[in-house]
Amino acid sequence: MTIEYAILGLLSWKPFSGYDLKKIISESAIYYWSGNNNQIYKTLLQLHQDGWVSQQVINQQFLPARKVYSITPSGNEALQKWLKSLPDLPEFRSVFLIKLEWAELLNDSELDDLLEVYLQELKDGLVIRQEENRREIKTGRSPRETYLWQKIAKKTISVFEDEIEWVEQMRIDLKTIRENQ
Amino acid sequence: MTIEYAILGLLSWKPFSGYDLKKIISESAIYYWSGNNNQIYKTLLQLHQDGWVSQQVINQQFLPARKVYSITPSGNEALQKWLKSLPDLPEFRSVFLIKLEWAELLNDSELDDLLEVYLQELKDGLVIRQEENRREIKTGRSPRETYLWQKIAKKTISVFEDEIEWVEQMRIDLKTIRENQ
DNA sequence: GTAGTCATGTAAGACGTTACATGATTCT
DNA sequence: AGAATCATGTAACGTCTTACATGACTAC
Repeated sequence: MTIEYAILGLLSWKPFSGYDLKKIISESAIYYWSGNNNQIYKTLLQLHQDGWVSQQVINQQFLPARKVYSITPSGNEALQKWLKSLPDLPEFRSVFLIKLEWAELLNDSELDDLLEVYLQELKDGLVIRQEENRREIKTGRSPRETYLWQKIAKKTISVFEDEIEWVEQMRIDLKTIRENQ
Repeated sequence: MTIEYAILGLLSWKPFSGYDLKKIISESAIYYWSGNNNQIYKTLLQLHQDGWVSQQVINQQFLPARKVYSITPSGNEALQKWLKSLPDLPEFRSVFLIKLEWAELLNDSELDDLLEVYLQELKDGLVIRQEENRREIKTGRSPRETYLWQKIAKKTISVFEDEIEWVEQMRIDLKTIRENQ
C-alpha cells in the first residue's frame, strides 16, 4: 500500500487530522487517489495499530472532536526505509490514447471534434493545476527542499503542457495529411 | 469499465482469442493493465453476453481449443459511441514524486543514490519501450491511421525521455545548490 | 431554506492483481 | 530435467470508489 506511506510522509511534515489529509490528497495532483473517507480513515487506523502514528483527540465546542495524528519514531524509521527503497516507474494512464488508436472508425470532423474537446479539457485542467500551485507556494525547510518542491509542482503542470502541445501538433499534422490526399 | 472498450477496440481491428489479447495488453504500454487472465476472460464473457462480440471455437490437434472473438455490429456501435464520448484526462501516477516530496529525510548521498537508481530504471524502461515499438512498426489502414499509430508510439517513449531529462536536470541543480552553501 | 464547511466513520460494490489448476508440446 | 509456449479458466484477496449516516454551525 503506497497511500500508507503517502500519509506517513505528510505526517512527517506536520500533524494532521483525517479531515485535513482528505483535503490535501483530494486537491493535490501528485496524490492520485480520490481522497475518499474510507481509504484515509482506515489507513490511519492501520498506521495507529502499527504504532507508526500517535493520536491526539482535541475536543471542540460545537464541532466533532478532531483526531490529530503525529508520526512516531518507528513511523519515521518505516518512512525512511521506504524512501530508500527501489523507486517505481511512473505510470502514464491515458484512456485518450486508447481512443485515438481506433479513431479510424471516426470521420475527419468527428476526430476533429474529439481533439478539440480533449484540448479544451486539458486547458481547463492546466488552469486548475496552475491555481493549485499558486495557492501554496511552499517554502521548504532547506534550499534543497524548496527546490524539490518547486520541481514537483512544475512537473505536475508540465505533464499537461506537454500533452496540450502534443495534441496541437497532431491537429496541424492531420490538416497536412488531408491536404496531401 | 474501460478495459471493456480497450478489448472491443482491438477486436474491431482483428479477431483475437483471450490468449492473444492477454499478450497484447500485457506487452503494450498504452494498455496500462497487467493483462491478467481473470480480467480478460471475464470481460470477454461479459462482452459476449452483451452481444458485442461473437465467439468462434477452433479445435486444435494437441492444444486446447482456441476461442476467437469478433466484433458484432452492435459492438461496433457501442465502440463508436464510446469513441465520441467525452475523453478522460490523462493520469500521471508517480510514486517517485511522493518520495521526492519527503526527500528532506535523506542526506545528500542517499538522495543521489535514489536519483541514480531511478534514472537507471527509467533508462531500462525506455529501452524496453523502444524495443516494443521496433517490434511492430504498424501500418494503418490509411495514412491518417498510420500517422496516429506512430504518434501514439512516440508518446509512450517521450513520457520516459522527458522523465529522464527531468531527473538529469535535477541532479545538475542539486549539485549547484550544494556548492552555493 | 439550501448549500457549504467541519469532522467522524461504515457498507457495498467495482475493479485489479496474484496465485492456483490443467495438460500437451517444444526448446535448451 | 526443467522451463517456456499454447490455451483455457477460477479462487482469493487487495485496493479504490461511491454512497450512506450523523449533526451543528455559517453564509447566501
